[in-house]
Amino acid sequence: MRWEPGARERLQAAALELFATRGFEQTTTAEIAQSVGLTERTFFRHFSDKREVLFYGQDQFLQAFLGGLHAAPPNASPLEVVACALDSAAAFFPDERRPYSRMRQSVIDKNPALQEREQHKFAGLAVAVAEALRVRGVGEPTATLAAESGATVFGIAFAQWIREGEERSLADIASQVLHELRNLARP
Amino acid sequence: MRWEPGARERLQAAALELFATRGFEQTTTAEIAQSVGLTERTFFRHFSDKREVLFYGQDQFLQAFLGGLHAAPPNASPLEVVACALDSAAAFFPDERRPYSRMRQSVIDKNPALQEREQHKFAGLAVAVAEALRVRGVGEPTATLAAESGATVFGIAFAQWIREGEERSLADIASQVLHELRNLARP
DNA sequence: CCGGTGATGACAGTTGCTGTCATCACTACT
DNA sequence: AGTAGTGATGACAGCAACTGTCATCACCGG
Repeated sequence: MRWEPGARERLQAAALELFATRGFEQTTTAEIAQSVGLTERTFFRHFSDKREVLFYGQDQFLQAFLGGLHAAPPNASPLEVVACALDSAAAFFPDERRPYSRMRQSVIDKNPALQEREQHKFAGLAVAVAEALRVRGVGEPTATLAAESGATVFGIAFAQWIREGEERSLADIASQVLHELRNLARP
Repeated sequence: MRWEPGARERLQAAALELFATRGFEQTTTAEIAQSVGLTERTFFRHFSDKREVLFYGQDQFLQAFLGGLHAAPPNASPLEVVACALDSAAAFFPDERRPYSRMRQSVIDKNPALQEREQHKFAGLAVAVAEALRVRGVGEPTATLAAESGATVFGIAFAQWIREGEERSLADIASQVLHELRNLARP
């Protein structure tokens, strides 16, 4: 072979490594590429921009979310459907993945540009979930409301799951946060 | 005077104009600056980056949100507090502002980079509201949950307010959306 | 009249990102 | 075997976003 396979994965690993040590802005796309024996041009063939190297592959996560959604019973309320989606999504983050997620998140938390991208991905997730709910017959604005609430619950649960010393599974935390959301509406 | 006053406002107006006609990416920061008789360097002295020219000044909006929050009765539930904040925020968008908001939003809706920035600002709003709720004695994750829900409700209401043919005031729409959120938790 | 201040211009430089063409292993078809 | 693709890459030029630095010049207070 002329080139090693798995260029994309090598670039992602190298990027995370460099971002964690030197910082995001202090790391050049050319450096990332060269650190795995590729050129900058090739980096941009795999990722649409510098930030995307940390977010590529989130489609699987979205599919998990949507998968749980389709598995929900037909007569379930919107929030119950979201609960199913949450369970399914949480399954994509087993405890083994916690250290990696922590490292990744610490990089994102240090850089506003990366936070923007993360929030954008979350917003995209909410849009997809809302569309799926509408297909199930949920009307507006309830569909969007339920979808965004689901994304919010997941976000809060994930942040807690990442915290140092946290031992519960993501699914457990998410279900508790969802319970808190229910309480919010009827004090 | 050597230079005309109000450089920042002139830049913002010119930028919106150009973005609306040529598109965001097809407009150069140098073009914006030159169109009001300034240089590119001066543009970046007023705005931290190209996108920010559309978002500068949102602090007032955030202050409105937080102001309504402080005006809420001391024994109000988190969601009632958020309702107050929503009312106060809606007051910053009187009906006269609808055409301008529509134009601005149409520019943002056409560009992912601008959507990212908008979502980032919303997230910042939610963080500030959550902090204010915590100061009021609301615990986690309820504070963040209520804050993000408030931001979501505002976002949905604003999108509806902007819609062609919509006649209701933003405050009216927001209160209806908030009512839908309450319904979500008890089917 | 004079020194400080503040908004600006001029200019060079870095970096993210794109367009374009060449290269070279591998594959499939003849 | 030969030959024509195909796909991932390198090489290189170029644009636009953004930054650092120094000079300029109206204005303001003493």
